[in-house]
Amino acid sequence: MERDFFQDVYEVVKLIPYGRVSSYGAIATYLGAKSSARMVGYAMNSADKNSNIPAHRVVNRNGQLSGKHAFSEPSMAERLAAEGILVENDVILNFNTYFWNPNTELL
DNA sequence: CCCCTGACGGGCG
DNA sequence: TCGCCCGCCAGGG
Repeated sequence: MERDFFQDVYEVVKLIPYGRVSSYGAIATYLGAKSSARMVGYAMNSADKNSNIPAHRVVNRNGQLSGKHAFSEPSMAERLAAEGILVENDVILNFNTYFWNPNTELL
């Protein structure tokens, strides 16, 4: 059955626990499209309109807030800080501590 | 219909 | 270690 890739991305993003973050690449890999990390970012870009998806919990593999420009107040960094995740210079501090990898934490 | 621009990331020199 | 290139592919001009 044909599943819409963007839809699948949204499903996974919704599973990211409060106070944790994931990356575009990890999600793409989990969906079996490891070279389409970019499409995950693209999906987030068109998704943040709907407030149901915690798009602020998705960053790049270095913990950089590459998508901050898509958020209005509160900023992406503020949203993360509200969950206990500190950001400095657009980079998440102690990234690996909060990183949630669907490939290993999800079945 | 062609061209360009990305919320990415691995590979290679 | 650092930077450039390339695959990916949806939307807009």
